[in-house]
Amino acid sequence: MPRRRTDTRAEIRETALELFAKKGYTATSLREIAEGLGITKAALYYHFRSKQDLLADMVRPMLDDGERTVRELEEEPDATARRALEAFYDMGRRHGTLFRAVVADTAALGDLGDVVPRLFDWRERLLRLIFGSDPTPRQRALAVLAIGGLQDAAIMAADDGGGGLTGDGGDLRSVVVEGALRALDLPAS
Amino acid sequence: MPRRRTDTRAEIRETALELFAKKGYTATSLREIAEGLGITKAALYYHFRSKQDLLADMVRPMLDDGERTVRELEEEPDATARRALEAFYDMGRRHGTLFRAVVADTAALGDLGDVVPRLFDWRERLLRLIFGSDPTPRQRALAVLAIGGLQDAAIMAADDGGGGLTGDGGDLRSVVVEGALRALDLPAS
DNA sequence: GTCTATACACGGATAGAC
DNA sequence: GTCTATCCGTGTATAGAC
Repeated sequence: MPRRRTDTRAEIRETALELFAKKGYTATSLREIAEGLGITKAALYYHFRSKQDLLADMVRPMLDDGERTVRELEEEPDATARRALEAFYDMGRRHGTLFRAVVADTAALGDLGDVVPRLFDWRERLLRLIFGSDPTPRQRALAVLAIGGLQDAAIMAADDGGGGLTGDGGDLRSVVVEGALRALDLPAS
Repeated sequence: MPRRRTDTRAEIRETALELFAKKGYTATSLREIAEGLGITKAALYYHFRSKQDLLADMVRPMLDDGERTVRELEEEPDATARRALEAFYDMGRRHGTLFRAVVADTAALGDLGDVVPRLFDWRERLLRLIFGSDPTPRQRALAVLAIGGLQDAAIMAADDGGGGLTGDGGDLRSVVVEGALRALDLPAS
């Protein structure tokens, strides 16, 4: 019965994610991950060819999701800036824990090849979606402010479960998306 | 003449900063730093008790600067929100390279004790300076957006030398500070 | 197909010679 | 103030048990 096969891989990813989020990628040893699962370090090497490979495998869904999100926005003919910012925020929230771990150890991700370029690419394409194909330098600067801030807000929201920050009636997402729109000097559309 | 003593320490810090900024803190080995200076790994351990100690020493000026900046703002009786955001942005720019290295490897800084709490403390005190002693959840969320974005903008500006982004006449600082003020729903005061 | 045993190179760190 | 020698932990890799 090959049932347990993918199971183990998933369990490894889970345990690894917890540890990566808590202590960062580089600071987490394979021995720790293995011990958390009751197997040995070397067993991990059956499932993943390297530590980086494990990370890449964990990051892939997020990368695919982001790619899909941006592409869908581009194909939507009358996508508003608000829609774009909301989609970006939601994407950040969906992968909150991983996103945090990733941002907390950008250096390690440099080795991983295309992750950081990919993040920059999304930013660039969001920028074009919002401001058209030839944004002014001022618009570029505001986009850094807005998208960077939104990313922070999404991570923080994911961390704290989504409650807390806005109180009972408040909707954190719209508060923060509208803030970003104001920063970009755009109407709340 | 004990002239060369502090000199070597400074040279180590310089070389280390370059490498940390380029490859991140954890990814940089002491051997690399030593080789860049023509000495051995062990020699470093005469000047710094540990790798963390080296990092702490490099980070201290930034920490002191930030602490001083926030305290001065608090003592200024009629400090505007704009002043506060400008001061924060300038602080980020002054320590651009280090700031980047620090943010790129937050995980490593967790071990370093009070750096991350300190950053949060600044955020909190800026928040109180801008919105008074009892900010609403909405204001908290917007502050995360604005301050996080401003931090990104400052890092990016420091990276790229300050030119580029705004073109000839534009002043990146005021563009981005005014964007943050709008995000916070405050007049450009 | 799944895991253990084992070896190796490299990283941080220390002790002691010069 | 710097070096050599050495220690232990960690990522990596392979051979082989079941």
